Amino acid sequence: MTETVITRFAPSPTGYLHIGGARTALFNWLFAKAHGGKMLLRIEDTDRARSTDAAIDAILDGLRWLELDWDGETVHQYARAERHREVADRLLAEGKAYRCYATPEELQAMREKARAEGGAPGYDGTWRDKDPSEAPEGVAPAIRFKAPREGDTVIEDRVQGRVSFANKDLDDFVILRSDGTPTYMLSVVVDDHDMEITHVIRGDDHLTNAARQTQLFKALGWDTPVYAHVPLIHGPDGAKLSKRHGALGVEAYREMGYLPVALRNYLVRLGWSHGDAEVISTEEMIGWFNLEAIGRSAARFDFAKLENLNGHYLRVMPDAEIVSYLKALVPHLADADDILVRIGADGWGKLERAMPGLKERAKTLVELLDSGDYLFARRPLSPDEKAAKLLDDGGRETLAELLPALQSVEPWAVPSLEASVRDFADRTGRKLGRVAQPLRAALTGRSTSPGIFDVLEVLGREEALGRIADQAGGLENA
RNA sequence: GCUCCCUUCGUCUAAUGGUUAGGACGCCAGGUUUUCAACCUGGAAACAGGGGUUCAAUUCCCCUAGGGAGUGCCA
Repeated sequence: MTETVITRFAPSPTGYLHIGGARTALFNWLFAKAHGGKMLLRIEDTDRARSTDAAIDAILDGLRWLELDWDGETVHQYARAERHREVADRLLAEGKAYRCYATPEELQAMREKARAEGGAPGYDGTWRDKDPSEAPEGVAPAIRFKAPREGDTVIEDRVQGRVSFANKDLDDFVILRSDGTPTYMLSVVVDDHDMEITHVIRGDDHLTNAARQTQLFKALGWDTPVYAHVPLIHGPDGAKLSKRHGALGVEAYREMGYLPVALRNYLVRLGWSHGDAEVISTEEMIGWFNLEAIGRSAARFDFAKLENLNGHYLRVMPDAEIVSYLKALVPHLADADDILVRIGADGWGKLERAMPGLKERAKTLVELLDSGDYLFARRPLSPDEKAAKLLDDGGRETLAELLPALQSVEPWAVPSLEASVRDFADRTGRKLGRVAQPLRAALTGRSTSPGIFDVLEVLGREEALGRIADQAGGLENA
């Protein structure tokens, strides 16, 4: 029997797609791909008050940016409320659920009492066995699931192992609110069943829920999916990193200039490993991914490692592809308009030509944009502090001497440019660095840049000679 | 409070009942070098603590400490 694997990513649209959610999506995606199955997407919007369309857009946008595609139509859980109510009614009819008329105040008091006494669950089951005739007038009841009180509920989790909960510690949870809307607990079970989900891979903050959901599955006579609860991701300081604690959304990582492929690689190694493999291509990930190799302890987010990986992927990525990522990124930056104006119509081409030298040095796309900025500078350049010092410390004189030699270089290409500059340094008894640095300052306005001969070539004869002349000032005739 | 989960270098992790406990990022030193990166070489750096079990525990069991999650008519 070959069972098709169907996973799902089921975010609640109360905020952006945070990094933990992104990893959960990645794991679900990888697992589905690894087994030739499908990953479905379900928006868990049963909380009408907190769900927003903006959040849904942000989540879909984040997934697309991460290049994680899903199968079929996106399921909006709230649209299935009627079906959920139907199941609740069935439970009610079968005596597996009951109407609860407790007021919020009473519930609050129960919780306090339970906590004070220790051990007992939240809801005390007051209405579990009361006769319907005792129902107060004009009060709309909530429907609670009649949870088993004896025995244990066991979850055979593929990551956490066998986890057992005593049923006496799990209370009768609400499945239908007093306004008739289904709660998450009911909806997930019904939807996972109806969508034929075979594997539920999610954060381990859902581990206790898995016990409650298992009880529901049993009551309904349905098979439970395979569960895999992955540990959460913490911030660099060990603090929590979740929707409730101000974590960054994936769009923040995009804006910081990270590549989707790098983020995926970083994320997959957070909690999962394949021997000593660190740089893992998407194909390899799909081939190697398994639930067994997911660790059980929480991981901290480390920007330094992400940066390193990002730098790696930048270095091996074809220049044109990097440029297309840059084009896609710029609109998302705060100063998008300024940047676009500065780059201009012919700027992207210049960037691509300069890319071999630029990408070697950059860790992020944002850095790339900054280090390539010299390409778009207008003459005369205003050198930064370090560059100005290079020019002031004899740099201008050197450039004035060098200028004539460069003017006669033919063709204007790296080999002949390099030969000319090296020859000049030899002739005048200067170390190459003493010539290259002032040249760098004049051409880029900075003390660091790609290889100086590349810079000369990419800038073109006219622009390069102009920039040098600008700094040499009137000295060439002195 | 109660329930459940976790604990190997600073960080992510590998491995094993007997190893010099491995790799990666970061860090330090050196090399290369036109700057900065990249790259190469070397280095410092970990089995939370205490009890057991065993000829032998980082590895198996228990306890403690620390961390996390849940404990809603949120998801």
